[in-house]
Amino acid sequence: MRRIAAEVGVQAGALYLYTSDKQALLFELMTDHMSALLSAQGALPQDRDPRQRLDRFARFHIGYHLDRPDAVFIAYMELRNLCPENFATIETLRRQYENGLLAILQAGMASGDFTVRDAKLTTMALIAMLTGVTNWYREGGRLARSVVQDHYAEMALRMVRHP
Amino acid sequence: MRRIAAEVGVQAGALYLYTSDKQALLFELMTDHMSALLSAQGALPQDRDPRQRLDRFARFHIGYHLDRPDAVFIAYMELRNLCPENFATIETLRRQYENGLLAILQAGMASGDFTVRDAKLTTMALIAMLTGVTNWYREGGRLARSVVQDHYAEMALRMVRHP
DNA sequence: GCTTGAACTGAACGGTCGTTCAGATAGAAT
DNA sequence: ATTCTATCTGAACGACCGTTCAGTTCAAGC
Repeated sequence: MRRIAAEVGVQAGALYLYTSDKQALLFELMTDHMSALLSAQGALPQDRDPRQRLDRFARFHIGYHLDRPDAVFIAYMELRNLCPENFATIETLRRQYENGLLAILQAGMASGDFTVRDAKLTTMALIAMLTGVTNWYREGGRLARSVVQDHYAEMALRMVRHP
Repeated sequence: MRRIAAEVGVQAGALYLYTSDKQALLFELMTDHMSALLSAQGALPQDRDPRQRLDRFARFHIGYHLDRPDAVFIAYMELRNLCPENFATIETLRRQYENGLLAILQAGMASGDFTVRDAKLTTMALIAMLTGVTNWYREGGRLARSVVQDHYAEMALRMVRHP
């Protein structure tokens, strides 16, 4: 709290005019992040072609997370510091986001574009793979961001296509 | 430290007969984990067929990590609490492990079994995907461990095969 | 029986933490 | 000019942290 206050240019006590306690502040940060993520996901164009939807989602997920390294770091590293009720709430939001990807996979299975053994499992695998980019990507590194997005989108598509 | 001591059944001060300080204890935990992981990886059978090697690696990685949830948790969540030199050492061990997978992909590319745009990128994607299992898998859940291993191994293979 | 040495305790140290609160400050409203 | 209100300070609180250390315990070796 003292460090956050210093960053804002204020004494620690002043923060309590804006939050009831530290837990509430963390929860609000994570809620805001997840809500913004869901909102951005909802604003994605709804293509007809499931392959194009998956391609778009992969690029979106990587780009959105690379743009917000701090929020992503908090969202993953501070999960364990949420009290059980707050944790459950955040988990629900995460589930909602995952369901967006799940719907894409199910649409692809229905249309015959995708062949997936277990849609839920594939959802988890895809999200873990895509989110993993934030652990190693560095601006100005060997691969430009759009190249990374290209390759990951292709790997995502390979994962769901006929072998 | 007091909590660790209590778990062992000892006063906190007694721990300092076995470790110089908390940082050294954490570093030793992580070093032990990574060394054991590398050793187990080195003991994997060296199949001829790159596809079989990748299949085996995927199952191994999932199984090994699911067997050691505490070590995996520490290895990922406490990375930020290592001092720079210790962090660099652990990163080197991680790199070694990743290189084992990278070698499989390169062998597959050389033999024509795999078609991969960027082997290093695919390595990172595969490891993130496989490690992600530890975030949601629960013993006694919907899918048995071996089924999860089956599906992930198949997804891994799809990712590296011709489209 | 005495000595040695390793293992451990229990108390203390300086420090940081989240949080509270009486009082200062200052701009807006009357 | 006075009052009100929102904002913030600075000091304090109890609690917990990693770490140290003088002193206790006790089994092994002579």
